[in-house]
Amino acid sequence: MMSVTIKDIAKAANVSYATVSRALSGHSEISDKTKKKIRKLAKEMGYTPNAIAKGLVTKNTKTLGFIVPDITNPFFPEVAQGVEDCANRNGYQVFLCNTSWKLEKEKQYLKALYGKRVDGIVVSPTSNDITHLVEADRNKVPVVFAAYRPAIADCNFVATDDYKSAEIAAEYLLKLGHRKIAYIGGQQESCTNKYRLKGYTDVLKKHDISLSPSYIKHGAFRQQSGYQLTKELLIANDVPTAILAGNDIIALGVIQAIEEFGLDVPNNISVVGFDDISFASLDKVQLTTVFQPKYTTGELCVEVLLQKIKDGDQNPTHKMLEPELVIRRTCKGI
Amino acid sequence: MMSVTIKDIAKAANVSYATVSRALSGHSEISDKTKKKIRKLAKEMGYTPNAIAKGLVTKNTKTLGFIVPDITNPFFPEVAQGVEDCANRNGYQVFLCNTSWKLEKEKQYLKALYGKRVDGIVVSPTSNDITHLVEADRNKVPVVFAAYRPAIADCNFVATDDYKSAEIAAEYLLKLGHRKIAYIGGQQESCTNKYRLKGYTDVLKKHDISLSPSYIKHGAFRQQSGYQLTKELLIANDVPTAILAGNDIIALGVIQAIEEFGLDVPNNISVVGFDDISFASLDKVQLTTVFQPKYTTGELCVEVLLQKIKDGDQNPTHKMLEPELVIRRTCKGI
DNA sequence: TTGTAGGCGTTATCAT
DNA sequence: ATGATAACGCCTACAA
Repeated sequence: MMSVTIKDIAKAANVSYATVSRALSGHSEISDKTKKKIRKLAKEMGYTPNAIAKGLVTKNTKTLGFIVPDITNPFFPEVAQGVEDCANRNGYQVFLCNTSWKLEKEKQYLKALYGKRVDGIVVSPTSNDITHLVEADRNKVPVVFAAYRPAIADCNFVATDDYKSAEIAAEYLLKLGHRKIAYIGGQQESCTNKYRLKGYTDVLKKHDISLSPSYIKHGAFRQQSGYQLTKELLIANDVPTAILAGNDIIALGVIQAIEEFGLDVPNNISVVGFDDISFASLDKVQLTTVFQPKYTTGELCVEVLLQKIKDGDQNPTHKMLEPELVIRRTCKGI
Repeated sequence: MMSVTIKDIAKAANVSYATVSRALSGHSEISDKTKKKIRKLAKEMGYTPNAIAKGLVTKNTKTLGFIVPDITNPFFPEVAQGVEDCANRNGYQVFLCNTSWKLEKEKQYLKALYGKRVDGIVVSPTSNDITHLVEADRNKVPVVFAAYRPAIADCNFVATDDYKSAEIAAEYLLKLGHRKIAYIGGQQESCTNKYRLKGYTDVLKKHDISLSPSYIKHGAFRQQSGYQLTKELLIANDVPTAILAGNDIIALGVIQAIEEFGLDVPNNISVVGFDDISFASLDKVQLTTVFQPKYTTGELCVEVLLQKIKDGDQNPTHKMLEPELVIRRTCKGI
């Protein structure tokens, strides 16, 4: 499996390999005749340019990295789609890396991605510990956070306003007459979770509703976690009339638990999620949720990244997207 | 953003850069003292080895490519998870590429992946035109097909027996008393589809059931397609009592269409899918389907690939996995 | 144990 | 228009 190089072609064409390089790249001036001849030859010989050798000298690889915490949550594939499409449109490719919510893997991937000298990195961080990412952005390669709003200011990010999302959801539940609203979150430390939690608590406070600590539970952004925590919640004394789930897949677990418990959604308990993953709109599911522009998030991240790459601009770019309440059939007034 | 190289470290440590290389790689023998000193220095200076330079000389990049047709279908993320985990365990990383069912993109990615000199490629092909993939396998880089059984023999693949899967599903429906069974497939040309279709038709033939051509429809492996085709099917005169869907997401669309049409699943029409994606087991969905070992498929693909990479074995490896009927609540006897 | 030097496949800068 | 040749950052004989 010896691959053919520019030198092989040069030999076959009886020219210097510099000429071959020129013929193939098309940058420098070269006679049309030899250009055609060489290109034809290259094709015949099955030549594929060695991008890594090229990258070594040009210092750019035309590839981006996208680090996600959970490829299994439909939220991320949709963002990834946006990342990829936008990258492709601009002649870039993307390295999709999945951390399975493991910080260690995130660090490994970051290192590996930089080792491969990707031109930029989009990342939905796994935890709130983002020092390695910030450090990389400052010294090595442009980084933009996707669907995540870092606590520190001088980072690039494009995110949907999580605080506002939670406000909208909580206000909606309140308007429906609910007063006993529980919150089943994902990872407690996660930024997304913090903003959503705060949006929720602030709204309740504003309406003078006391927060029962037993109504706030944290686990992971996973269906299983939502299921488990809801079971615990229901077994305890005071059953809420509504549950705000940390995201849609948690919501799916929440609903599962409620129904297994013998209660009905929405007749006994209303449920609202976040994200609006495609399965939320299934006839069978019809989950009321707060939409997040996933595809757009991915696209914008890449746009920001390419901008940074192009002009080396170090000033942080922030893009806040608007959430949107999608009312379906998992909520009911009381 | 000038990155620090082995030479910078050499200068700082006042040694030759070969020494630094040795200290860092750990292969050659070197005094413990200088090794420690240099490693410490490297860390302090924020050195990240340039994998592309390294790859240029070592001829291997410790990275694999995984080309999928639709990252948005939960089937593929699950396979990807297996691919990734197995790759990681063995010190490899994976480049996940999404073609959105576009042959052109598949070709581009293949070229790009090879350009980056990945050590091997796992691919779930987008269409039945796999000549470019086969050619690559023969001349450039080991390729193994995932969840796909090529028509030609000398390719590597790991797949679930699609023919058998369809047999199982059709037999089940038959046992339930169904005689009017429609098939709503994905891309007609796709190999997967062909095997499933054949399994279905063979079983019906075996039981002397005549096949109405209007009962066989093809589109894409997408929810929307299943929805659309089912609408067409139901509008036509002779409504079937059961529908075999090309895969689970098609099945979801099928169910949606049936219910919108005012009919009930499973009381009026039974539905069975393929794959057993995670959402199929949702309480609200409870889709009867034929399970495919997705994660295992991914793992095995990588194992096969690594084997090929290690010993350069050119003999094709075939692995057939066993499907399994998962009975839930979308089928009913008549 | 350490240093020197050649080479990996390109691009780019000189000459010619 | 084309040919030498020096990088790019790293590895690895071969020497010392």
